[in-house]
Amino acid sequence: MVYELIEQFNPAFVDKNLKRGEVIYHEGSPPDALYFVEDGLVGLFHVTESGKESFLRVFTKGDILGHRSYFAHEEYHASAIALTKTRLRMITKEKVDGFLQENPKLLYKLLELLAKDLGKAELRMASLVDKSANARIAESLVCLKLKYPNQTWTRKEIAEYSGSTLESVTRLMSQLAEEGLIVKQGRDFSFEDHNKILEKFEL
Amino acid sequence: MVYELIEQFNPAFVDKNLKRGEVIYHEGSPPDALYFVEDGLVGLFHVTESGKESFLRVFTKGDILGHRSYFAHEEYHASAIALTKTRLRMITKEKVDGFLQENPKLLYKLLELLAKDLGKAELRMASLVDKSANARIAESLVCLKLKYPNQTWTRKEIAEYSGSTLESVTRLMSQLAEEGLIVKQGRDFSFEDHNKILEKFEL
DNA sequence: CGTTAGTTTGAGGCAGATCAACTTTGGTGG
DNA sequence: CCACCAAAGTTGATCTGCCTCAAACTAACG
Repeated sequence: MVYELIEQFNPAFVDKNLKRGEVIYHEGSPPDALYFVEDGLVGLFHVTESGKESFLRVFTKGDILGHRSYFAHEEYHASAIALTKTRLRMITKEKVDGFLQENPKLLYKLLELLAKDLGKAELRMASLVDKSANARIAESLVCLKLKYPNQTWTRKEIAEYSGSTLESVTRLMSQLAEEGLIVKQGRDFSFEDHNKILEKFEL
Repeated sequence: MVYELIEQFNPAFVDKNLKRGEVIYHEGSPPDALYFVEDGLVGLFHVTESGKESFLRVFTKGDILGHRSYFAHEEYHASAIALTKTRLRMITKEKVDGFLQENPKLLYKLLELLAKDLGKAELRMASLVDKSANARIAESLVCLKLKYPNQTWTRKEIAEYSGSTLESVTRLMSQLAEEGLIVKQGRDFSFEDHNKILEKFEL
């Protein structure tokens, strides 16, 4: 985990406590700091000109955020928003520079992170063209729930993650519930065998 | 340019000459080396299970390729294929490790590269959901031709770059030609004012 | 409990993918 | 240099996935 590599240095962290919906940084603003998730869940969202939101990435305990813009020397291309009550540690840009120099191991870890995320993003891009909306929704349902079982994802979040719409998510979930592949529990849902769901769409 | 940073080290490069269509590395195989484009053009293509191709990235003179898989410790997620007669230099994995250690400047450059490409990929992903096929095609037409004016892009390549189909590309190009926004010249095309094309789709 | 954010279901429409048949281009080898 | 032909491009017709709009319902939190 990246965080462990940084923690050793015990740099001047600033703690931040956020509740669901609070913004960590805004799309379009210049990167000021790096953030580490101590606890909770953070989502990265891009809003297009026409107002459509894309749910790009999820960050959880131990993850770093803000690093992409930092290393690209670009403004944030998306907003980071707390998905639950979240505890963060922040370290300012200036202070980062110093100890990055002396920690090549960390640089390699960050390279690995960005390289993996680039791979994921490009494969997701390909699947947007290739797979049906329902297949992508099913995949997102399984992926989000398996990785973050405690989170009650909204239909909107699932839609934005899968590149579809809220209504299509609802429709598919109703169908899957009818077929017994998922169980709806209030706004939340669960499943026993995620493979059955994936098989249905040849995933 | 990354290449300049590596060249100083004058490591044991192996030269490779390729003609259009030749494969540099295959999707799915483990990364064996890093490559540098001395001259020519290289495309990175991913093929989905169902057989659909995505045109992910273009590499030109001075660019590095193979680095994503190398740093992610993953198999290649796409195939690199020469788009023109191309001259490459290759350096094996083992030899890379050594001089990366002694060149932190290079690490930063590679971080910047991957960070920028990740940003691009995620914005492209968002635009696949948001924009119409014609808007994406128009954008690709302009982008590919402005950056690589000497290349005669096939309709198929433009389609795979924009996440559309060969037929839709043809149709849009015919329409744009009729409106005088582009000029078709054999299989190639050109334009005087790319802004007019983009404006047409509110880009 | 009231209010708001989130969810469900239906009906309708169209962008653009797919399939098919035909034409053109430009490289190459005789 | 020209004829040939495979690869690339064009155009039309069809069909459907899923987005959009609308309206009514329900969970969950203060």
